[in-house]
Amino acid sequence: MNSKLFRGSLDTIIIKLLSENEAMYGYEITQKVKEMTEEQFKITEGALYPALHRLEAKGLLDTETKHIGNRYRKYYKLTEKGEKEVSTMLSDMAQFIQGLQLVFKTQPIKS
Amino acid sequence: MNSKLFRGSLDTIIIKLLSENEAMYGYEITQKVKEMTEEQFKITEGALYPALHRLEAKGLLDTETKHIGNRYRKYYKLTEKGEKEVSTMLSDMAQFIQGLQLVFKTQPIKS
DNA sequence: TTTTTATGTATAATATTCTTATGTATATTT
DNA sequence: AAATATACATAAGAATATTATACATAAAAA
Repeated sequence: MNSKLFRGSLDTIIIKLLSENEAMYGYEITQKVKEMTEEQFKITEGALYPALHRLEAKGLLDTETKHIGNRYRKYYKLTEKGEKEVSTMLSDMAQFIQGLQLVFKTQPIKS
Repeated sequence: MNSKLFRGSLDTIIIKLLSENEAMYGYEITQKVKEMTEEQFKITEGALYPALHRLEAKGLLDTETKHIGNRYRKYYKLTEKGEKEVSTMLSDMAQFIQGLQLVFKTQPIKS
């Protein structure tokens, strides 16, 4: 897919996943999104890690590092502040999707 | 709406409108999109005009200037090359919208 | 009649975010 | 043994947006 379209949605995707999962690490997020979208959204590390760091710097995410054997994983979870912003971000996204549907008159998926 | 989400979709929106209308001028595009999306998408001039110029530079659009009284308007229309890219861009967009729906499980609009 | 709002195009400085490439390292599969 | 998957990270550069500014005419409102 043309990944240019994807621009601007990454933060909201991360926040959405973390609102449904207690804690996730970066690589897990990329795999989960790939799986959910049937291979359509492929998040690159160059986009993901800076995004996670930005969200952390904004105070929306906290981290916890865990050692698995000789390696480490950095788990991210929503802060209280992050939790509070979830509903706004999701309704902005819902509006955005609806706007795109209005412009492009796509057939919605069956729910 | 959070206009950050909007990033990346502008070119495709312009191309879509021009595929349905023989020729349009910049201001007309902003108004049409605002109307179609029930005020949700507000394209700023600072985003629009550079985008139109880029698409022209890429050979996807041609322009025609018309004088209306003491003023001028610059009409944009798809080139042959532009016409050829419409279907790809629209199917990329359809996939993108579907991907967003899969991640966010939004309620579709009634068609 | 003066002021505000709408119509209309354009650019420049700055900010943001993405792509692409690179780096490092362990674990697992072939 | 080599290739692939897992895992995090950053830097240079590209692309595109925001915000402000500029100029100008037309129409509507005060």
